Amino acid sequence: MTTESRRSTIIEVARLAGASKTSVSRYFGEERERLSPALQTRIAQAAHTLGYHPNQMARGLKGGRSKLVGMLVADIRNPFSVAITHGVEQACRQYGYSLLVGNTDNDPELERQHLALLSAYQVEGLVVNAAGSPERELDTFIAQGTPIVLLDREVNHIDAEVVGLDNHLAIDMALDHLVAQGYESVLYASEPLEVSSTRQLRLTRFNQSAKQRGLNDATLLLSQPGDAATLKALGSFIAAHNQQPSAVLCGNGTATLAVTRLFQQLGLPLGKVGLMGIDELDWCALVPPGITTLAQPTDEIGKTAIQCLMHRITPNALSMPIALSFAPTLIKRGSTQR
Amino acid sequence: MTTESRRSTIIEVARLAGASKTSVSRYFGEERERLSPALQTRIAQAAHTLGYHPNQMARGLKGGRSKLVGMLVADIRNPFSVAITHGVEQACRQYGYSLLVGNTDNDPELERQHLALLSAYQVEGLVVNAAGSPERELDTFIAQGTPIVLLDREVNHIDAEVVGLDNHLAIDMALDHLVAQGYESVLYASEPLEVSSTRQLRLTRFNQSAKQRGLNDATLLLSQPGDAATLKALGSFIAAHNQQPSAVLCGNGTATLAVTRLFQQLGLPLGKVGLMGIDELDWCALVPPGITTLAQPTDEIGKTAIQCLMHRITPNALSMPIALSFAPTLIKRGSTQR
DNA sequence: CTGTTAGCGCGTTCAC
DNA sequence: GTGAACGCGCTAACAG
Repeated sequence: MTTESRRSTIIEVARLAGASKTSVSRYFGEERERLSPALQTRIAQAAHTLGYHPNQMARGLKGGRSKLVGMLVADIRNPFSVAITHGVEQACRQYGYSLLVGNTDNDPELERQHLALLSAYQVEGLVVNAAGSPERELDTFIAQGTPIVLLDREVNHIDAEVVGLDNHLAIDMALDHLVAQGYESVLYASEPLEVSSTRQLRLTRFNQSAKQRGLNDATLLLSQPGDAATLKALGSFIAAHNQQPSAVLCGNGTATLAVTRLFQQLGLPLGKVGLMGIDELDWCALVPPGITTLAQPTDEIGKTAIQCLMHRITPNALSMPIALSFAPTLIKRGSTQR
Repeated sequence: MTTESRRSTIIEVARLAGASKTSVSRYFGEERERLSPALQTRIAQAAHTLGYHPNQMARGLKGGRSKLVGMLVADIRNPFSVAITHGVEQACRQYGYSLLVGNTDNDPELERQHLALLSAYQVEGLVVNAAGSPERELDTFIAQGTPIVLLDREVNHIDAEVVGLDNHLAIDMALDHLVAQGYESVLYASEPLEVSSTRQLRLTRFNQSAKQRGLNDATLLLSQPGDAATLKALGSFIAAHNQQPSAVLCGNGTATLAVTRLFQQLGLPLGKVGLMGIDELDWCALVPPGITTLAQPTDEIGKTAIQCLMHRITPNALSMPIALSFAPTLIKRGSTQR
């Protein structure tokens, strides 16, 4: 026979402590100070023996204070996204908020669904790493006064802070490094552009900067990473430029993974043919002679996003972070050593 | 000037549709059928033009139906955990639930905090990949009638289903493979044992099974993966057994990563010295000549955990999954080819 | 400093 | 089929 003991309520605590609901509420709210020490201990004891915890649902109902932050992640299986999420969650906890994460698998429809859910749970703020352009839905949040921060990717017509990597700087750093190492033609490998403003931004910058530096440049779109066409495209690029030292620059971690596989299939010698990627991954040091990367400060990005959000939630209490756009760190390895 | 339009309530919809609260409530609940077709369309329209979505907070308040499932993850940065979480989240959505994830970074204290939070949000069920032994907290949930499912790791004295890999089978499969490949002494590398029942289970089984097969066995505890002592321990093992073919078996993905690094530092030739790991990782195919692994069916594990949970939440509606313990898949690569 | 009184948005009886 | 009234657990006025 189980003791299906319901969770205890504020009333029971009040009764046991010989106090009123309000006092108990104050004790667990921001106004504990204003209670006499005696009352405080009585309430503390009562709450403890009853195993009482305030019901956040009920709390949220009254003041709209759900103490929940919503987050949309485009691809939770991407280690970069995980690292960011980790930072975001830590920061939330630090501010007394919990994080409701929705993974969209880069699917705009799923994204819409998640947004509806987050709205239903009355999240007080939203961190969005968008997969599509859910302008309508986001506008709804904005209209309700729910602040939004964009992570890594912009969304058309949505006027919100964008926190993430300084993409121009990143591309330039990469090219500078490749030039310094003596590569003369560079292929830029990217995942499909449509869903991500960042992918577009990086590619555009690549085209500009490569030309400025007098490099031969080309682009490889990884629409279906495993297919023969992609393999052939890479092969042709290498063949076409076999007079000059050439390299491949990968737009993100997933691209780096895909291209490294291609290199192995083609038997390309890492280093002789350069390889470099944006995003640092666990294994980049392990594939001989090591893959050169630009590491993003993921924790910092996550923390900044939340700081930004908290500033909008409680404007007076918290200041706006100074920088929203971060420099990567170059990690040199053998793959860019000719 | 912004239109700080509050989110609309059920009352407003009712008014606009010329109906009563109850009818609107029914429309969004399980009883849409019982409304006249005319009323249904009126409500649908009204709700649409107002952009109305039921407030889950308010909903949860009444019947305790928060439509929330809580999940505790020991280490969100472990790709294996991410893969499982992904499966869990998908399954939740499928059943109409949202997932509130808490990452504990293998810290029992953080774990306690998260549990309190999840309780405060009235989760209807709990999926726990435990870091410590939060028996007290979990018992509270059980006493309240909140079902719990354990993922990958057991918790002392907690009587709940455990969903995960068939650890005995996995170890035996690994050893069988190593024996078949002609290795005669095997070192088992594991992360610290205290926090995880699975780590203990696997090690124990390893010791038994290795002896049964007449292997020379030893253990390497990766307490501080980067330190000199660990490196030396591995070196000595290899040196001590340089008469016979020897191999290292890694207890999980993190261990595989750490040991692969050690191999490189020591300049050990993969294959000649065998290497094999539990958990399949993106890069295992990329480190020449490829690292042999046992892949876990992560999606299936996640889905099963939720199916199990849903069965406990609504016992009559859903059946219990048949198997809770899953076989891994052997992926042969060069690292176990002498 | 403390208690009293109203709701928050919704689901749920129970009547019509 | 439909609607009125009550209460979920809590916080926010407003007293005292």
